Amino acid sequence: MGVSKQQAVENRKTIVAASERLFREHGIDGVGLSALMKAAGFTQGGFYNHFESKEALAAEVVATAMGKANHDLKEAIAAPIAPGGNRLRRQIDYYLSGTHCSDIEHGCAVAGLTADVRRLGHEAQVHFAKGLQEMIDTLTKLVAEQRAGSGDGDETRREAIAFYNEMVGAVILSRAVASADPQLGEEILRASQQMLIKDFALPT
Amino acid sequence: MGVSKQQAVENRKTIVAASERLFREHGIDGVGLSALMKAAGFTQGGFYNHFESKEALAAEVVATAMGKANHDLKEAIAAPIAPGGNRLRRQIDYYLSGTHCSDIEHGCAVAGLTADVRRLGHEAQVHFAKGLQEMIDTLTKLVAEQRAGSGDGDETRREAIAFYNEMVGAVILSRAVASADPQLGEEILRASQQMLIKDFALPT
DNA sequence: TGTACATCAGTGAACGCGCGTTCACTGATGTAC
DNA sequence: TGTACATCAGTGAACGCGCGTTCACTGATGTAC
Repeated sequence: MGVSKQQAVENRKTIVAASERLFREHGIDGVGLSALMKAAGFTQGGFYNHFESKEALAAEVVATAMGKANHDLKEAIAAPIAPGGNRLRRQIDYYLSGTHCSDIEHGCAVAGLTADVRRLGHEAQVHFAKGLQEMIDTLTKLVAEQRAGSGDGDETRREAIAFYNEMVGAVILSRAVASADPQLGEEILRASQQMLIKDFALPT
Repeated sequence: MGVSKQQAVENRKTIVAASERLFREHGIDGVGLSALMKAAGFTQGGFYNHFESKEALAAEVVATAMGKANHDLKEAIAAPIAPGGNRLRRQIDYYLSGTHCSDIEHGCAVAGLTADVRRLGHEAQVHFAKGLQEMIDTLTKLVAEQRAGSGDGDETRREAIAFYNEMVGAVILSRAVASADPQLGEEILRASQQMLIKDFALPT
């Protein structure tokens, strides 16, 4: 059709973004290339102008999603807090909210992709692991700020990882039962929210 | 081929068991009926003598897996402990062990199926939610035993749910990075293990 | 107890379908002169 | 600046393949008499 180089780069980004949404919702095996391209506004044949294979697209989706997730997390943490507010508390409330949990397409990439990463190619797994490392580093700083000096670095990092394990587990378990037993889904989120508030001695 | 009714029932169980292994490993979309039947030792055509559809099989797999998981958990908890040992501690150590984490086919059904349940049919989701409720009830008793009287019932249940969220999250995250960054995978497990031991004031 | 027949788990080939991938073609963009 | 040509993103049809499902057939099991 004839398209400028700049436009082609834009189109590629559109495909990656559409793919991320659909992969999260249906899994990588649950959506075909024709559906991906259609969601991005193109026909199936053009796919291989941009990517070597579906697996290569998946790797790029994971890399992009983790990059964005890390960026968003840093921005959310850096945002000014209301007087008397608490950054860690704000992050917990957001992450364990029904809104975040039900919006799989736009929510946290880690919670949305974790379970599928195991079945993707090596490149995608490496991107995911790197992204997760960065996320843990950021969360360690957030926890350190909360602990304000008490406890050594190793202990703080451990705390950050355990904190993240709990939040991700809560969101995944909650999502798994959200349709069949919404009350249990909500209870799962509230339980971790309250426990984390208690564990970190946050203002209630 | 002509097979006794008793044998047919056995064969059906074999198919369900083989399917559970393969579903956990590859996801329901990642394995076809011919592979499932072959793994059970049969040819593809006989499938529909036992199940109405692949979705119906998935529902039965979830129900069976959750039933077995609940049974195993109750048995593990009831097992006698060594002098000076602790039931909760034993459960944590087992669940967050590298052995349990790397053996997806035989490990905890919840950690193995959770992420896929969202994309299964309604019946499978209901079985999963019921199974999870039962599991939470059992864990609540285990936590209550540990707390020995302190704290009310609601608080104990909340604690049990949060405890489970953390363990499941740790296993799923650890598995996601196990191949690309095994060191991080191990660190994730140990972080939650140490934090849970600390939170529950368990003997070290 | 023996015989004749119905049942139905299992076989293996076939069905239409959508998958990931390939390909010849198009035409505006970008480049060389 | 204008013209001729190469590039390459996008189209749409086609490829082989494995999917979930169907079906005619088989023969030992189970049942009726």
